[in-house]
Amino acid sequence: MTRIKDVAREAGVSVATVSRVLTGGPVSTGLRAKVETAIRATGYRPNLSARRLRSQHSRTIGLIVSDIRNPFFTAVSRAVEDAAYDAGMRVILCNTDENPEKEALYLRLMQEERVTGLIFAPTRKSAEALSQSPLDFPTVLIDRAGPPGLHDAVVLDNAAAAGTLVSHLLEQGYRRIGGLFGNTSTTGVERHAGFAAILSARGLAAPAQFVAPTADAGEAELLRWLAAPDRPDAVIASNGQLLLGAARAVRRLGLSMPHDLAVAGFDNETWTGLVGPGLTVIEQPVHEIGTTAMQLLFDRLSRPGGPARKMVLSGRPILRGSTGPRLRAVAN
Amino acid sequence: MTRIKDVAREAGVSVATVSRVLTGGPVSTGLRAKVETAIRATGYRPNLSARRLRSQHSRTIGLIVSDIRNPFFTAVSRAVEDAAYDAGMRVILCNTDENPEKEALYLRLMQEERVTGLIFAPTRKSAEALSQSPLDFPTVLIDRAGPPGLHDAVVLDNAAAAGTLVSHLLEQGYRRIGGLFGNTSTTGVERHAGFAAILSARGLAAPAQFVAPTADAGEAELLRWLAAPDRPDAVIASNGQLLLGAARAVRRLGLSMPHDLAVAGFDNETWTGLVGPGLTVIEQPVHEIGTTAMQLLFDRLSRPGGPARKMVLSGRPILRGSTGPRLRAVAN
DNA sequence: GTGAAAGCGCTAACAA
DNA sequence: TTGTTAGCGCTTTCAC
Repeated sequence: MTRIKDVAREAGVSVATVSRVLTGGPVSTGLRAKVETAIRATGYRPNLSARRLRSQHSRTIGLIVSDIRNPFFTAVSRAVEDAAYDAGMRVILCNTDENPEKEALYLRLMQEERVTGLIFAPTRKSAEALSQSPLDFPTVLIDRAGPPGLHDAVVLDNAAAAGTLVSHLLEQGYRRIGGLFGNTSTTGVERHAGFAAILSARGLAAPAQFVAPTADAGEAELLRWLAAPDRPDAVIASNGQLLLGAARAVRRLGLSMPHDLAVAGFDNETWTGLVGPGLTVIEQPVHEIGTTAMQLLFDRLSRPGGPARKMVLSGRPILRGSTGPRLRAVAN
Repeated sequence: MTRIKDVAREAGVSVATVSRVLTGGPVSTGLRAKVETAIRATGYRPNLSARRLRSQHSRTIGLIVSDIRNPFFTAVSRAVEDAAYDAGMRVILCNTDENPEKEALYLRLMQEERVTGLIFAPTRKSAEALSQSPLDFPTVLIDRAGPPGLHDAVVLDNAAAAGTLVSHLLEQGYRRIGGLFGNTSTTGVERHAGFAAILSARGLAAPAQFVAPTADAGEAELLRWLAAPDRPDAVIASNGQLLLGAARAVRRLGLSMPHDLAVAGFDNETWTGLVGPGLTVIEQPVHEIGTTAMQLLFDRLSRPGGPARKMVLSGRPILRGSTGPRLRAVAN
């Protein structure tokens, strides 16, 4: 592999001059041309490890999410990566599967990579741990809240969004509204709060189940619930995976939406418009979440001392047939 | 940031001994304990850039795909990342958006990172270019074929899979079977070949459209086609995006599957079982594609000289209602 | 504007 | 088994 020294010899200049050409330093036009010719002739490519070691900055962003296969994180990560590459930075992506041990492992990796900054969707457990041992690089939390005031963050207005769905269901005539919430992140807690607040303000019960945020868990829980005496006539699923599980349960039982069960949820995934009469969802601004997180990170890098900033973005309700008006029961 | 030198001083040993503890070299139990204590006391984390520079291997895998938001690549990349982290390697992910310029850019990045190996899903254009300028690290192509015999590869048996779908449709009574194929990768070409082969063997026409591999393009093309005089009574979509577009077109026109149009496609995405009567698809072994690619890469690293190997994996047909038997038309 | 030389933090060769 | 030391490839003083 050709090194900077080879290019220097080829061009008849010092390695310092080659380095200056590479990094955009002050070089006379004549020498610059010579060096560029030599670079092409030798097929030289700078060694980024050496460059990082010497220059003492990695130009690397860490991105830790629970599972890239979750379309929410897929979209966010794509936005983060685009913004990073545009800024000449690279991204290290890690999947924790909501497993605190993996989180700890990958946080250690971030230190070893000497990342410039980190974008992190912590579980509830590690969100607490974040206040114990501060990280030695700027960190922006996404999707999930951390200890208040400690880190920059980009989150959805979860309570408001959940409240919007509940209000809509109430307007449509539903009164026995159940909620399925994820039990691993603060997101579920916040969405539950908004859900319960609206219902209790109306003097209605707010039956809720906290389950693992997977389609299987959501499907199983809803199947159980629909067979129980306290069966709801409408259900809210607090994320895309649970919503998928709910849709599967509805299909398995051969129910029709919204007559047998109204369904609403979070995350406007590609398929939500195609299932049954279309699923009512809260669309999250996934791209903005990613770009905003990068923006907060860059801001923090340029002004290290400022106060922690929390960006709260609004979800957009997309009303579809799954929450159509409730029909008065024909018999009884 | 604490360096290896600080740990050595703290432990009262040389930096070499600390390095040996870190890399699992031969160290007496007593000193090892001392060093480990010192590491904990100082909170030392090795600098990976320095380690890579010195040891001359990056322990890094490059992964270049068209778009991580495509669920096929999402799943493959998750498998690749898991396998890589298990092997103590890290992954650099790049999205080309099927744009040859980005491909060239990221291939350059791979050189600069001195990646240990590359897993690459090339466009048709760059697949050709691969034979011109060989890369200086082992490369495994996935999903799409490259120049024969040059690189290891993991691909689907595309022609057979497409043939399976066509045969199934024929058995179900359909005779005017159209195909929607992506126009940027060799995958579309191969699937078309399997599609056309079966139909022409039966003496039937094999009307095909090659379009951009996006849901929008698929939807637009199918809407146009269904309004045309040569309207098909069954359609095959050659990837998940085109299938999504087809499902949208069907919904927009208010058609019922399979009566108005039978639909089959590739990629068993989460939603395909939930739309209409369920969509018949070829499920790709996404996880195996990722792990197999990593395996080929590791094999290649340990035996650099061997012949190029191409792993051809089979898709699994999942038959659902969208390709139910064709009913004789009531009128006419 | 240019070159010589130091040194980023680490591993590996060699010596003891 | 342990320590000393060279040097990976680059950027960045510091002189000129």
